[in-house]
Amino acid sequence: MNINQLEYFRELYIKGSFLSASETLGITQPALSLQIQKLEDELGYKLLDRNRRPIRLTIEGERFYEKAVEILRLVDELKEVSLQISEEIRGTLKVGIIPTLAP
Amino acid sequence: MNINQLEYFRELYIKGSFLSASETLGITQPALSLQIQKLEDELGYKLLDRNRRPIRLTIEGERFYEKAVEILRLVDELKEVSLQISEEIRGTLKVGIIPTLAP
DNA sequence: TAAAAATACTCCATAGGTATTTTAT
DNA sequence: ATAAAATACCTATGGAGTATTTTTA
Repeated sequence: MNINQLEYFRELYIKGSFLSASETLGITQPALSLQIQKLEDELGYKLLDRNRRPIRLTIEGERFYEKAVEILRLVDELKEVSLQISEEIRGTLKVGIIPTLAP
Repeated sequence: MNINQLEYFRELYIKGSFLSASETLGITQPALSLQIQKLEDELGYKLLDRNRRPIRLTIEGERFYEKAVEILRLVDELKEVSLQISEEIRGTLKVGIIPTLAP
């Protein structure tokens, strides 16, 4: 299981179709299909009912989705914090350099 | 950034040394060193101060660690839930099969 | 100088792409 | 019949290993 797979699954949930989800994710439909399959294999159960179209989440898929979304929210937070930190560092670096240039 | 890297970083935090962390993680010291470097590269700042031994987290590293641990807690929860689900499914499968065997 | 971490390289696993087949409306 | 998902195959990136070279207490 990895963060990408969780993001893929979230997008698939939102769009309700492999094709349209793959487009917004910037990958191909087969790539998305494979990643979801690998995730299901690892979990040991199906996230989606593929016998109906449009695709529907299984009950297990719904339970999985709730948790996945929580994780992705935190991951997004972490990335946001990291961006702020790296900007702070750039800022202090600049401040630190200017005085040494004065003389 | 991926879940493995977060787990690696958490273990490194706990152990305070690349070598001992790599041992409990079941990977080699260079592999751990590389993954932490890649993580730092992606983040754009250093998680560790390597000029002192034993290794010390930077202030930024401390901030990152707090968030990382939260994420890993949720990921562990998700894995736990998934294990329960797959066991439930095995259970209901067994129950579903037994009656068909009766005749 | 003796430990721990970084670097250099090699190899293999896997994520993703294209082409094609299968399936559900 | 047609649109969407699955499968097959190929390629390239990256994660991990071994061997070796810096480091810093």
